Amino acid sequence: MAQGQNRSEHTHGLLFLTDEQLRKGIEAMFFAYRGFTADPDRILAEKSYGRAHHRALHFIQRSPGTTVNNLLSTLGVTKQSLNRVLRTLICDGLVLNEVGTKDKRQRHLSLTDAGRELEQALSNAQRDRMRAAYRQAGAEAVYGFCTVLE
Amino acid sequence: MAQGQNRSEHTHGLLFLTDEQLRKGIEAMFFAYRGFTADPDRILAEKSYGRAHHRALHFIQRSPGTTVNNLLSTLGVTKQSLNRVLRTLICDGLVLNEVGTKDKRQRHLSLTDAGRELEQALSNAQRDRMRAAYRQAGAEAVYGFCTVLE
DNA sequence: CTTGGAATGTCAACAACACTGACATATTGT
DNA sequence: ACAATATGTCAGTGTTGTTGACATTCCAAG
Repeated sequence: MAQGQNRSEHTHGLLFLTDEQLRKGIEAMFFAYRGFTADPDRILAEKSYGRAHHRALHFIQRSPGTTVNNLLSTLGVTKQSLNRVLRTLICDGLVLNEVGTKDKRQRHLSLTDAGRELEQALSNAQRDRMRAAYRQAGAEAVYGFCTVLE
Repeated sequence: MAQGQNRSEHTHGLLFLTDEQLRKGIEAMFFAYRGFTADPDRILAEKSYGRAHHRALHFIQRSPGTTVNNLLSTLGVTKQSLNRVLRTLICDGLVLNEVGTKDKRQRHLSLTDAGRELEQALSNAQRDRMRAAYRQAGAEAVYGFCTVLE
């Protein structure tokens, strides 16, 4: 695997991080996140939406019919915070809010055609960067890096 | 024919990203950033600081004596926004603000001992995660992934 | 020396998005 | 009948970003 590359020592499954490496990583993370969200942010700004709307659209797209509570625990925000975002998306006709058939307390969320369209546009805006990242680092590396940081 | 496209396609330097892969990447990025900032956020919250303070401390640590304008372009925020953060850090004795000797308009920023101490504590809080990411994905992958996303 | 412009700081107002706390409503399960 | 659950809403607060306007200080060119 890794012979003595740079200063990182994989030798015994141990790895020594110099202050320099650590801080470079922190910086990289900051710049990466900013760059990664820059493109969709521009699209969202035109519609006076924000990242919170993007996140909601994304996770509703990922699991259509999900409940509000599910979304809450996924996003890790308060219901008041989510509700504000969700309300505008529902009013604007991007998200459907349907009363549950089995449990009528629950509201099942899904994207409308317009919602899917916007979500797709936002994803596509990130596609180039993500593709470049995959090409540069490899899919496994991207996943490995990200899942570890979670 | 369609056989090799299940995973990423490195074959000709081209890479096809499925919608699934793309969206997984977007999610990973979201969770990664949140996880990555969670530990320092806890420390910052105790002192009623936020991420903006952390970023300022980090970049001042990185280049002591930097000017406000330098910091502004690095962070990519407005001077009003930075000023608010900087003021509290200076008042709290974490950052030194010295008038330039050559150009007295410029203010040169550096960390005090207390500033260095806090910055170190924040970095250390991220060290474990960053180390795990390095070990998992490799240093080149981390850098490659991040620099590309910038 | 005067003047223009650059660098910096400050005030005020505003928006996005997170938080807490309190409370209302409908529904479900015991 | 009653407690718990799922959701929604109102009101207030804090951090961090934004604009716009304006003052100050200083360098440099005319």
